[in-house]
Amino acid sequence: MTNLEVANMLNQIASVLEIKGESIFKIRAYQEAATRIGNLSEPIEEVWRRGELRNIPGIGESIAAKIEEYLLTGKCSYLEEIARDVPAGLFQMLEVPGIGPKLAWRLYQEVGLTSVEELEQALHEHRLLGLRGFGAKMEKKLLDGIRMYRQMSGRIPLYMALPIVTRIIQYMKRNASFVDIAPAGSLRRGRPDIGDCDILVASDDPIPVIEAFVSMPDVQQVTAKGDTKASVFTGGIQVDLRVVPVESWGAALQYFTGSKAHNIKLRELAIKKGYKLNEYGLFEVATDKKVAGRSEEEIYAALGLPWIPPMMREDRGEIELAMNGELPPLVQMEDIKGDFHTHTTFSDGINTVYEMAEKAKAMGYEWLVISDHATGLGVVDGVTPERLQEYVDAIRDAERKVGIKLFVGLEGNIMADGTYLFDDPRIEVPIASIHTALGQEKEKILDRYRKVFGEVRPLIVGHPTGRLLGRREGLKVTAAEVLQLCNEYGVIPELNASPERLDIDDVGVLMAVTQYRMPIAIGTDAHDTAQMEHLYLGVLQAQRGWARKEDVLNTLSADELTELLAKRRKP
DNA sequence: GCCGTTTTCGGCCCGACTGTTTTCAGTCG
Repeated sequence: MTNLEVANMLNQIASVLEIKGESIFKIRAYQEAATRIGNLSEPIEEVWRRGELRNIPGIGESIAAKIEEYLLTGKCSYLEEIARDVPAGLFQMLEVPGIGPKLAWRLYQEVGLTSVEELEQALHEHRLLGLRGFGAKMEKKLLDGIRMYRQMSGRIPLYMALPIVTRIIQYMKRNASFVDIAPAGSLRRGRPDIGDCDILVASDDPIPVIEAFVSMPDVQQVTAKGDTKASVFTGGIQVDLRVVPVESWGAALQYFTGSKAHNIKLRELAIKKGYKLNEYGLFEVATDKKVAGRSEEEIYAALGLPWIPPMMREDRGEIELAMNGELPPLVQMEDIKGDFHTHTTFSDGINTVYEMAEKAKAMGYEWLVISDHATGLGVVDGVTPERLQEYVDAIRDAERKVGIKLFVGLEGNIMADGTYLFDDPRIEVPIASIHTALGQEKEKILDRYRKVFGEVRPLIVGHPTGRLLGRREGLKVTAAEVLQLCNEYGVIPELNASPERLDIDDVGVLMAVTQYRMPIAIGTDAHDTAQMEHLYLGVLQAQRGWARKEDVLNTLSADELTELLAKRRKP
């Protein structure tokens, strides 16, 4: 049972309780527990086996018992009982913007609606008009909401959201006047997937700014428009814009960056210290006097904390760490000296070894690992043992010509039966990856990893969980399970920085560096020179997992990496 | 349901926007 499954179970309880109008605090308790478990840096089963469930903040007697039952039996009788009289379609209705738990429950109780489709039909037939608090505007709002619900279909990847927001910011700079503008929200925190985009503007004259925003071309729908904030639907995504007074810029940036859980913790801390924190500043409760607000640093400092990097603001214990003065100095893009995973024309890459080396040099790297696919992958014409010397020679040749250290890597295939294609003493950086038989059962997959880790001792395991963001769930293994094997056999997990993978994820990184104290290797898996620039996505995820410079092997100099590889090859 | 450098009971983050039930509840982030 994975942490995510347990967290989902608790979130489901929260949703049912919400629909039934239970106490908001009870609901929040379940949500809080779910968040904590989703962010846990070790498998929840381990914690449970040690009898330490109750040590997790937010988990008390009742929730601990439900987790234990779920781990033992795979179900939760409490959830089954309370969900019995709630049609499954109501949870879908909650996804429609404008429909919350109260309305969903009323629509079911008073009209008998049990799905988004039934709701749509009822709206078209104007059957809801007589209901208390239900006018023509509400009808339109919900029909719009259903259209958006169909278009949204989940979250979009960070690298796709970035250009949308950049374009909007450029448009705003040309068409409105203000003091400052910046992205906030999950975008600023570097989340790999974005639900909606938050943009913050500093101005003491908000109305024209809001007007410019809602009248942008490409706006499909204005979902909210007030004096200081507005929301629009554009490019298949919701974009929220908030205008704040210049003197509140820091407080607003902090508030609008989130995460929600981080902000709640921060406001609780403020209350304990006799303050009130909102998007306008930090205020002394007794006098209502503003004590901070111009910059984020000012606010954190007034609360007795160092500034916390946005990538860490997920309520994974970073506030406690900051209170103790133990915030880790996060790895930075400037620390990166090379890329562990690149492909060339020797397999399915677009550019030659020489061109990739030139790109690495242009990016200011000291070294680059060329790691083409080995043979054994049906769809790709990989490097064969017969061609290996030609491959090595080409790499050495480019190394001389470009004047940058190149390492000979090879991305070998872990076949369906756990054989490995292929290793050779000339390969300095063997990367073992699963590309085929992805649908195997968990134990089978783990056996394949175990066999190759034990027999071949690859340096790195490539894209360990096989996930493709928004497209494919991945292998039936969790990062936690692969990391456990990595720890056992001394294999380094890759943080694959390809925008569609980001595998291992941020929680996996957190687990690797805080629990196992093992380093990670960032590889872009670039199939052309442009994709090598995705390395920053890997650094963002590493930062989200609290990785320091010394946790990331990409920060080694060419000499240090050479030394590490030499040690490794000794018997 | 959880939790306690004020509390084992009584709190639990904060504000904007919307529609409509003219004083506020529901939704959202």
